[in-house]
Amino acid sequence: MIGGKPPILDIIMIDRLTKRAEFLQAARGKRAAMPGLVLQMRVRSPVNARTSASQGHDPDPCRVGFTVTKKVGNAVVRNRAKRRLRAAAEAILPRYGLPGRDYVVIGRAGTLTRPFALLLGDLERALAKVHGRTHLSPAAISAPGSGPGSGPVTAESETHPDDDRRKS
RNA sequence: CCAGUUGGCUGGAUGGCCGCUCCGUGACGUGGGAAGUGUGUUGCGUACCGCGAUUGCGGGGAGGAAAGUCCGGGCUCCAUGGAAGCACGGUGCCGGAUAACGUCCGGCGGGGGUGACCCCAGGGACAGUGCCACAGAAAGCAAACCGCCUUCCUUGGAAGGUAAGGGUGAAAGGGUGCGGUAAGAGCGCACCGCGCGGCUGGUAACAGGCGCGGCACGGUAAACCCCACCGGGAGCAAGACCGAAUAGGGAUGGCAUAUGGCCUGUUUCCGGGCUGCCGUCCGGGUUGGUUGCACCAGGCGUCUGGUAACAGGCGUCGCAGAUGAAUGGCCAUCCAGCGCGGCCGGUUCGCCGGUCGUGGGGACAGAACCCGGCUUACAGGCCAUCUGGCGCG
RNA sequence: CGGAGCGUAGCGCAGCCUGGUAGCGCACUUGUCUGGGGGACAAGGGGUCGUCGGUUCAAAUCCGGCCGCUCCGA
Repeated sequence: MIGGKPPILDIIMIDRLTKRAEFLQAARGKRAAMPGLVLQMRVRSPVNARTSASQGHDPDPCRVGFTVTKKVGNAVVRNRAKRRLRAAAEAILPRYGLPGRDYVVIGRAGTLTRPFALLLGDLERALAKVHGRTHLSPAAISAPGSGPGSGPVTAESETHPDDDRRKS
């Protein structure tokens, strides 16, 4: 069905959440709280996925949004917290995110003061928690599932999860 | 050298890895497509014009307050015959600057400071009304509680005079001195204050003499108010355009017509409620998208006019455009500055400077249509200016 | 973005317009009534009036500037 793709689909397409309704729907899903952040996740239904990707290249992307409330601080503090969370998500989600999911990362007071390495660890463990099982490779999770875009993922990538991601 | 005053500038630097957005330009893909070309026809397709979760290169990318939203404008829509008035709101010494302002500049007056300098909503209280608690005898066309003085009379009181003294109060109806008096008093005089008139200087606010008055005219207008001037309302979420699904409106064509159709009380009986169906077109319109949207009261340099705010001439530059909201994330080194400890030097014994080690580490803060201001926040650093004090020559 | 309002005792509110004394209810403390509790009654304590300036003789009140909160419209 999606034959014209690049041969190795190792990177998951990542979209951004932009609508308030999408954030509200994600808030009803699973959540995991860590010292540096709070993660919410919602599994989109296939009907929504098909309509949202009408023009699209990837019919079922992984999407992420960021929220920092006014309680954390003023505008400078909130924006910096969002940038750190965005940088962390760009580092983690291509490896551990799942297609067809909406993630919302919520900043809290510790987001700014926490060392970046620990923040990455927080996001990793939060993803494992909302995925509901001990951490597996993304190929091993998405292959038996109904993920249409990641079907022909090579099975040998699970043994070396941190090899070169961008083999272009 | 120390302590201050005023004005202005600045708001960490360099490098590495990984990113975001906009503009330009090429490649690639894709759509249209002059010319050209093929053909019986559909076509192929250069220049060119679009589009892009693709990609290369080049360039731009937060602030002095971007903040608070307290004023003033531009711009947009709505309302509106003109003018004046009323109501409401705002402003309030004088002159100037400005598109305008509650802003700025220069003066004046008052207050503070040894001084440089700073602060002031700073019109009108004989247009009117109101208020001035408590205390106090008395608080608003003044007034006699104590006291002082005179007279009368039985040691104590009565009548009268008196605002110098006591006491109350935020404020007691000019102040100080001399004279004067029974004691006193603007009762008289000098100076100061106040009021009125006129003169001189100044565009004016106002200032300085002069003459007269003989003290009456307290405060409060950020109390009502009076006077002068200004103000139509809303705001880029303004406004314009495109516009899917669903629901509803209008026009029109066809079909169906009631013993019908749909919903409902679980079904029947028996009841209740609602009602034409399909197609086409039109207009409104929510999520959303495009636009408005970045070249203008513009920055910098210089000259001229002006005390200045500012204005004019010439030259030069192009300077953010995001929209769950970009302008960054991580790391290393360095430089200012800070704390602690050691050493050296100076000292007005408060401290200051230099150097070494170590710790920790960048202030306030993020454009949202755009400008001019105000206000508020801010680690520090730099430059200039003037004042006061001390020391030396 | 625009508009409106609020901040007073531990809590909920008056007082502000018209400036001089900060009050009400619940709660708290003490006492009495009761064998005790509850309850009633009586007495009492407790407030930088959000904050910083200004006007005034005098400010919770009037006028500005900040801080915090709530509501409304699109």
